[in-house]
Amino acid sequence: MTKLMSTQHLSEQEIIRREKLTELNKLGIDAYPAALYPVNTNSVFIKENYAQHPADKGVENKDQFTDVCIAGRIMSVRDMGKANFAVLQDAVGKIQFYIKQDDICPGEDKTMYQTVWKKLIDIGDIIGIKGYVFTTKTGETSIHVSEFTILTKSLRPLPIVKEKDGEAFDEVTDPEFRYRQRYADLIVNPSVKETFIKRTKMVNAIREFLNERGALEVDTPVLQSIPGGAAARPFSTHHNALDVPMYMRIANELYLKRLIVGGFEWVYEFSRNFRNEGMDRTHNPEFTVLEFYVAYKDYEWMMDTTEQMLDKAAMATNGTTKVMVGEKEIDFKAPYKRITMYDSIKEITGFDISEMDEAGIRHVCRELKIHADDKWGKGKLIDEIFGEKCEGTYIQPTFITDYPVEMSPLTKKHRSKPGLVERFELMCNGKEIANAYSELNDPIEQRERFEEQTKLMERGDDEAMFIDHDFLRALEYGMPPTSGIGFGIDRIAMLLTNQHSIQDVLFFPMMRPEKNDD
RNA sequence: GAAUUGGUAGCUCAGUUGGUAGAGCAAUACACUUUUAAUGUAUGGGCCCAGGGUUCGAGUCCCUGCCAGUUCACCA
Repeated sequence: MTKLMSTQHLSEQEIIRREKLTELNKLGIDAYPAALYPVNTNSVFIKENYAQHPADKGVENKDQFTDVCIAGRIMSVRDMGKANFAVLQDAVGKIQFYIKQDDICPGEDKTMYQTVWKKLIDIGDIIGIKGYVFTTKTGETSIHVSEFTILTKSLRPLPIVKEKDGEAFDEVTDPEFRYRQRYADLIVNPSVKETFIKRTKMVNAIREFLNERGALEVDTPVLQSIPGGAAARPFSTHHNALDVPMYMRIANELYLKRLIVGGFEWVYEFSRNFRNEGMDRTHNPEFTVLEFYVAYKDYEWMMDTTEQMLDKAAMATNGTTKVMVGEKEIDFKAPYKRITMYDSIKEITGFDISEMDEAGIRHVCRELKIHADDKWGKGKLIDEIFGEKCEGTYIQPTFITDYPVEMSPLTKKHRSKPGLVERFELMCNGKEIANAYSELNDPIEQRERFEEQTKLMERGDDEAMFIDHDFLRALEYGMPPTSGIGFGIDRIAMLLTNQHSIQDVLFFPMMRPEKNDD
């Protein structure tokens, strides 16, 4: 009954493929075999190495690749009657293969060619082929097949993308299809795979950079009872056995600092953070931040380290520090420009607000036609001016330093500039990609700053932070002078892979669940 | 949350002032033993996102909803 019902929803092509599967079974062929398939090379290796050999076109080179065995998905077939050309796609690329009736079926029985290959195999099926490499008349390195094996029958037709000279035709571009069915997107759009490979290269380079310098990669809790270390709305959940509310982490900062208290000098974590907020081109509810904390350092040292790390990450990802982002060329070569927030505002708006009080800054907001909410304190006003007028103008990587104390409850006061903290953000392509401090380690002052946050909360600021008493207890034992930083890994990946949307650097971006009629 | 664009065959898309759906690719059948967006001939394939409304008649016009994209708001 259920099978009958579900069959009614199948398209003509899906029904035909199921029938082919039945036919294969009747011939005694298992379309989902269990045995290992002895792959001994891959498409790219063959093409790169065979091409170096000056073989005559249309002639086989008897010296090398005489016995290859590869596996992959059939992406296209050109049927010439008793001989076919087809394209196989494996993990690294594509290669053409040539399959001829009298080679597959040397005897009288032509079933394997005429029935199995020509009738029962489809584009999208995964097969293994054995044979030798040759160059066709038109000069394309190909595999002359002597034997093929069905490894997996595909029951759902793939979106067909044709290509010629690197240009794709009828490319699948529908974002909903691509994000919901990333597996199909990856099969059909090779550039998608490239993006994710680059992302991993970038992450590996960063990890290597940190490990080389003696940093320790650690794991800290994702489920937290106090969602600390940032100001954001958390996802809440509940622990049944303990019968307590729990939250998905919005940041891991306070845990990493506890480890610095514990005596580690340099810890880092690629932290998946969760924030229950809006989604757009640059925000996904779960996203990745690299945070690291280093004892006995300050934010000046951190700027040096940051630019070296990103220089290396860019090199490892693209082989150069320069990257095209849309129309703009961005160069990650160290060092980067450094400018204080007050100087930036002065440079861009002409207003010197460094000596002003809250009323003066509100006046500047009016002059600049920036909305200034009554609930906001001085720090938030300054941040608003910077965000509205300055942030977007920094295309090349630029350190903005020395933030107002009100916006930075976890940051050490500036060594020489009253009202400011030792903090920087790294701007790139008009967006923040990293945020760093000389960490506040005075437990009494930290308690006071938390209390100021509580007042802001009472004043109506719903972004203010919760107090974490255990974290204060840790600070009371003594945390050495420490510099810490957080990098928006997804955003850096977007820059280094020239992707416009965060969804294009996440395999499975958040989507509203599909309605299921079953 | 607001504005805006879109949802038609497995895929990419057409669809005139409203008259019950078209193309290319894919599929099926046939031909072709070096093609490459192969080619040629023929055939099948649609709850036009969903629900209301206007109308003799709606893929098309109106309303509501669903899903997605973009921009804005929100998001240290």
